[in-house]
Amino acid sequence: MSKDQINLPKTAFSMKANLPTREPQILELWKKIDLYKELRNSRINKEKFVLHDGPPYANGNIHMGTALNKILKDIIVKFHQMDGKDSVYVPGWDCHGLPIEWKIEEQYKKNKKNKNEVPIVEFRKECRAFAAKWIEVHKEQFKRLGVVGDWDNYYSTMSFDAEAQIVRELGKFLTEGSLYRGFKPVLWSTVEKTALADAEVEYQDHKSDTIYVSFPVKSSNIKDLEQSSIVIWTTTPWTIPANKALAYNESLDYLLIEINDEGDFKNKKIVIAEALLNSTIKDCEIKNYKNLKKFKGVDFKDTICNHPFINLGYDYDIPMLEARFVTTEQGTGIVHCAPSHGPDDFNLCLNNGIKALETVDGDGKYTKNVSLFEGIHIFKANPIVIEKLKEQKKLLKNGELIHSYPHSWRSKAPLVHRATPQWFISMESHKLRDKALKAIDETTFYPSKGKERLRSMIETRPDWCVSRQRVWGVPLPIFVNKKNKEILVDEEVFENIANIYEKEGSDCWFSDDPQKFLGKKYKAGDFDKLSDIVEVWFDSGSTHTFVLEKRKDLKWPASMYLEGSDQHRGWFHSSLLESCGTRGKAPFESILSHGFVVDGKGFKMSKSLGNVIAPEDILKKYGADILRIWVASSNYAEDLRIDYSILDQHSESYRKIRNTFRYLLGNLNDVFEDIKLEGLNVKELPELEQFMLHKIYTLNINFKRYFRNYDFHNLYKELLNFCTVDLSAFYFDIRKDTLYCDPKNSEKRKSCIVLLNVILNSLLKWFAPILSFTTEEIYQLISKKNKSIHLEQFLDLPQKFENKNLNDKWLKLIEIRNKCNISIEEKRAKKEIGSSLEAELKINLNNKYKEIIQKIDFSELCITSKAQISYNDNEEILISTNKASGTKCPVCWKISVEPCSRHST
RNA sequence: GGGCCGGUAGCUCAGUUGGUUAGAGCACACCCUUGAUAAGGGUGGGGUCGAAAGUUCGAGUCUUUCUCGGCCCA
Repeated sequence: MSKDQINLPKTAFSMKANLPTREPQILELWKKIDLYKELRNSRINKEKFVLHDGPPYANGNIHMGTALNKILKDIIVKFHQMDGKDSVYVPGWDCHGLPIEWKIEEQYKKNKKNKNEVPIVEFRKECRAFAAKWIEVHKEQFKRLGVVGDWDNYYSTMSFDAEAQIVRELGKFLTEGSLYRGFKPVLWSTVEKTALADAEVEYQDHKSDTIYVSFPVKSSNIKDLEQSSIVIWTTTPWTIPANKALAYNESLDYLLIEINDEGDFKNKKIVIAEALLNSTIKDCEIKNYKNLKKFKGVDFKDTICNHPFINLGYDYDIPMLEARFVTTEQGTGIVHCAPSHGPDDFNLCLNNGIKALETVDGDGKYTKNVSLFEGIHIFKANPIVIEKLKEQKKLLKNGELIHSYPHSWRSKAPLVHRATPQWFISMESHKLRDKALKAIDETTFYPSKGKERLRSMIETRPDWCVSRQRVWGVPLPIFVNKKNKEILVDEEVFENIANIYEKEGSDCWFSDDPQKFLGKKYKAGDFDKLSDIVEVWFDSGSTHTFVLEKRKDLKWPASMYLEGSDQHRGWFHSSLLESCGTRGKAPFESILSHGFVVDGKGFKMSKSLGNVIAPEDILKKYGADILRIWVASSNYAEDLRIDYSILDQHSESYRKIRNTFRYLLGNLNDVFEDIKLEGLNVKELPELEQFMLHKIYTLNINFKRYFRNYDFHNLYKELLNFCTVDLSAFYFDIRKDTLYCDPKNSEKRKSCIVLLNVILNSLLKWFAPILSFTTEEIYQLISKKNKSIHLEQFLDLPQKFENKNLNDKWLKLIEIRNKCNISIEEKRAKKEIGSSLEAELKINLNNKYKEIIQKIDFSELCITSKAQISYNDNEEILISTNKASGTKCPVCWKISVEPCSRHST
């Protein structure tokens, strides 16, 4: 028997995907046809969907988190585009900030160059070049993932127009009066010589010196306290010279005890909290002591102490102040306060009229405000302080403690709190908090739990500190009057500065004559020009102004912001505040947040665990479409697990999908006909085809519902199940006989071909946003209608495809079919038959099935050679299988006693 | 340490307002096919729903505690 007589599938679409080499070729195609431009041209004057890109930091290769983020964005952008909207995507980068500064400094260190000797402008140029370099690297890496966007016209926070607009935005806050100067200790790195943003701090174990120090009481309302000492415990001995106060908790009980041990404290009286007596006498190795008196913390009121270094010139009063932050977790129940070196200390002292001084300079050395210690580095000061305390007989005990302590995320160096002047945006003065909370209410969150997360942060956050003492950023456009110390607020000046930046960038702030920025209205000599820069969250928080508002192809507010869930504290947060402060509304209509990429066991990826997977490795081994399947099939509302076994499985699913397409293409011989769905006469088709149309119709409804809710993992699952369950194992399997063995002009075969066309068309479009490369590969093979699958629109399926009654009927038929399969399998297990075509079925059904079984050929449904139906009154479904008798038709392989009705020659 | 979120078959996910024996696909095992063939079909095994206690006639679903993980904050 020659195979020429049957219609076997034939297609140029290979079974092997070979994505790692094929995908770059498709990228070339997209470049050649200028896909992004075509996409825009195809949707002129259509409703816009704007997913505003949260800018990644232009530094280092992309990682799984970035890949996930970009692919998810791309999937959503493509969905809306295929839904008929003008779905615009403009990628951007965040460029200013410490990590890049640090990279340049690292290079300096290698070349034995000193940052302080390099002019700021030159240093900033290097930072700028560094960021520009990484933007180009990122761009190629993102494109490789299949992400389509306006790569040629990306935005960056360091572009001149961005820097100019950031100044204008700050000007708005200054003009309004909500931007004010405060003074506070900030976490400072003496290695990088800069303050660190919260996000740049990491907590690690650190070994600190601990000391128990006595502060002699100078005067008190409790008479017994005179001649005694207050004992404190601290892990930062170097802050003792900056001590200005002691803090107690008025609700605690305190004890006055007398020490009777030999040594510096023999017969001395000290005060500690009762709850901490045991731990303190143990730590300080106090063997013999007497309890003299117990009193309430509230009685400390108006007590004044002396500094332990009173005899060394530290002859100022140390007041005791009440503070709720004093607890009995550790120490002595009395806390030493250095307002220049701790936020709690600072706030407490501020409320009691004690100012913070600059006690430590940027390098970490004591300033002239600290006598005895000037010029000494604080990290070398502990032994000296301890020595002086011993010498002054004020040290009960010193030791060491390993505890969690803030470190710089870059240099891993321990950080200190250091008081510096800072600039703040008030949350209250102009009702910024209220505006932001209202804006959150008006925003849709995917998943919905994001709303509560953002709200709780906004509800409790302090004023926004927008100044940083660094170099690589937009300079704060602030002049301070030398005489009255007032801030210059003049919109003309801000606009002048912005215009200058627009032309030449913000570098000139550090090099050019201040008069240039002030214009003719003011004399440069009357003002001090600030050298602080704007914190980077203000930069990225302003992207909506210089991207969404400024570009004609975009709209304000954005349809969506989409980032990792950490950005509730980051970009979502800063964008919301910036926008509410200047425009009274959120810059987004919706927020989609996704979880973090973790390994197969749910642990975060880290070098030390060795569980890091780089996108690059996945692209090389599997290809971008597999990675895109991983994104689509994972539930982004939670953390997303990935490892090679997970990717292997998605890879298997991909092959199933690919082979589904291959079956379609093979049986269509790569000739696709765009069936006019409205014109299709459904009732003329065989019932099986009608049933499949109904399935396609309902799947399309579900598809749209899932997509509108951004519920991709359920969407993907449904598509995959359609391919495996409904097509491969059912429709395709049944129709192989017709497709292969019926003449090409048979009505049944022609109907099936119509269906294959409709299915191919539907599947291509459903999958296009996810399998961007593979669907394009197929589209290029079969269609000349558009230059790319991505220029197509989702199909609008006519409601006449819907047929619930037929669906109910066929669900019953499938139930019978399943029972037939079990029966066939029994015979197969006994080795009586092999192929299902070797079987003939005897199907005995309850009479009630009579109606639906008419016209149904179960030998066709079950792919057997024969199926006899009989009916009874009692049983539901009874099946028996026998080996078919007769001879096998050489064409259709059906076994029959009579000659084959179709292929008898 | 605090706040928030999460833990359902080996994997990715469904499980409506608490209500029969907890589902799907993949993977796995066995069988068939060799006319989707480095494909395709069939059948089957597999879960004390993170753990414990409680509320209830009844808990994967509600409460508490614990545990593991993630994010944010200290």
